[in-house]
Amino acid sequence: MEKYIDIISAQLKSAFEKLGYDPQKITASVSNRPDLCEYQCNGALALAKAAGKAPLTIAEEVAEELKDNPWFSSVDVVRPGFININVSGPALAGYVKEMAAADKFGYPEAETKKKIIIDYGGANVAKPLHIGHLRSAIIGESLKRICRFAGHEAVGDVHLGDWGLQMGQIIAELQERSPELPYFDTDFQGEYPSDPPFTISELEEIYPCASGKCKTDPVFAEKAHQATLDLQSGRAGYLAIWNHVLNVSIADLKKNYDALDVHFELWKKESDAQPYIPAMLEDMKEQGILKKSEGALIVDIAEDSDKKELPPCIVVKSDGATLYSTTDLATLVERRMLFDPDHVIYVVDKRQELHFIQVFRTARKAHIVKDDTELTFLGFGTMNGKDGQPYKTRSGGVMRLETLISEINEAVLQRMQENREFDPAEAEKTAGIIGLAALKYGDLSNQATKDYIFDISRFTSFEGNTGPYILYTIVRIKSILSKSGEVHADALCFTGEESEKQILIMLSRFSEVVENAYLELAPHKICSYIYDLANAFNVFYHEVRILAEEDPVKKNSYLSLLQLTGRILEQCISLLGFAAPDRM
RNA sequence: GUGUCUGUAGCUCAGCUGGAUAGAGCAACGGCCUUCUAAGCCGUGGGUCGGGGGUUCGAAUCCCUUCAGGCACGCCA
Repeated sequence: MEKYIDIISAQLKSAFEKLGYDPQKITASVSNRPDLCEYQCNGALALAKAAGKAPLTIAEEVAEELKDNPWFSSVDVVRPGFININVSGPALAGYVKEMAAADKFGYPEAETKKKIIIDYGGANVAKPLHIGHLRSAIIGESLKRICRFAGHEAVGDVHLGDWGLQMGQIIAELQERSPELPYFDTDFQGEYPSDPPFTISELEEIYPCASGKCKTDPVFAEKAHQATLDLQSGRAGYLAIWNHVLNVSIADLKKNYDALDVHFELWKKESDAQPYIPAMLEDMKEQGILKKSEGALIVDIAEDSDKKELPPCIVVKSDGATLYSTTDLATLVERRMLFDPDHVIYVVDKRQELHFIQVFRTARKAHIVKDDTELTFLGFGTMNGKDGQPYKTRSGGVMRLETLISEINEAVLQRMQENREFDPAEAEKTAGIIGLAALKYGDLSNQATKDYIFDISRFTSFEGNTGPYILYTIVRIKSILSKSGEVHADALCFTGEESEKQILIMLSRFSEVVENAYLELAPHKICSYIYDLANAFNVFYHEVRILAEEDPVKKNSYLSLLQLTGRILEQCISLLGFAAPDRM
């Protein structure tokens, strides 16, 4: 279906064109003065100079031309040359009715179906997920869903950090604790045990312990370095430990991500990219873009347009080892081979921007990606506490994700029980659903790139612009529909209520908003849309008795309007990555 | 130091591809539950859009400058 805003714009364009004006820049936009009109057009003002006419005159000509247009109920001209438009209720209702029957509410099919890889999550093995992992997971998951809805093939890749010094540290620490294990016996010939020599909680204790030791104990640090090298050169026992670490960690990560309703199609790891490195470096050398500098191999990435000379991308350190950039480049090689993506989106802390500029430029220069492959760095800001400093627990530590989630759920549960009585099992389940909505909406309603203040008490207060407000609206709709009997979607018509019209206008904007959220990779636009839609619905709900309506035509129309509003709201929250309960 | 992002109501944030009186939520104050879930609805107060210049018929929005804060700046990830 054509977007409603485009239909309205097309009416204006053709009116301008008929009168001999250049219609190119003519568009309708949602009015910023809702007290005056529903849509506005500023085209007359922009055209006045070129046309050599007063904007008011042009606007009046256009208004005259549009007088009997069936899409509009009124077209007025105001002061300097604004064209103020109210849309026809019946025409609008007709459009919305069509949406209800259409696939994806009439969202236009993508012209070309792109293959998109979204790299998000940012998890490392052997480390529990903490608050710092939250935004990437939430934003990435939402973007993936938005891209899919927009008609593209999007896959999420968690891209685990599993190959750095951290592995060596764990191996070294394990050896100190349990030197008798076969993994450390270089003469060991048999099969290594299939059961891991540690549990996830042990692992989560081993790693920080080892990492701490590395800083204070140079002998241990050396051992860890050696273990890293041995692992990377394929020592069997170490590979076996690495495998255990992976398995134990991944099982735990999956559990945690499941709790967030975040899912990855790909569980790729840094180590998976390693095999691609030698050929990639060879190829870069042949292309003549590798340079020796201070003992390291670098790629110059400076461009004339840079305001500041950017540091080069180091691909091989002076000690011969590869590093983060190398792995990221090799991952692009791997992705091209396995998936041939048109677009790769990285949802990463914005502090890594420079690194990604280096990687992207190097990837282009070395032709690691096709020229038309889009590479996007979507840097997100820090989650701060009320003091504006990075969020910490009361004791000053980094809060684990599990702890955060259970704290939120606890607060939700309390709030629910203040309200009414719940069956304990249902209460717990519902609290989980609401808590997740509070958490995700609280995050996604902010612009991704900005830092934001994370305040549990605000997010769980549930008043105003929050996830629970949206859920509450959906639950109200569900509640009415469960009492109403069958709903006929084609009964939708315009009955003349002002609050009804506001809902219709909001519904008609669905495709426009979602498309915009996709193009700008901006989930927060969907948040503000559903907040407005929920608001419009709640006003209507308050003004109009739906179930008690005696005129069957009106009642059936209301019910179908309700149903569509509910469907759209649920579609949108699913794009954001959460769901609504049946009751709350 | 250089680059970059941010600065909008007491607080948290929208708006920023230029448009009419700068919008929400929270907090404050005042109304609305015999009637579809009051986690709701309606209303009141609250702003030099950090400051200063410029471009424009028109600037929170674009340009310059300045102040304040965050972040990044070759062998960590």
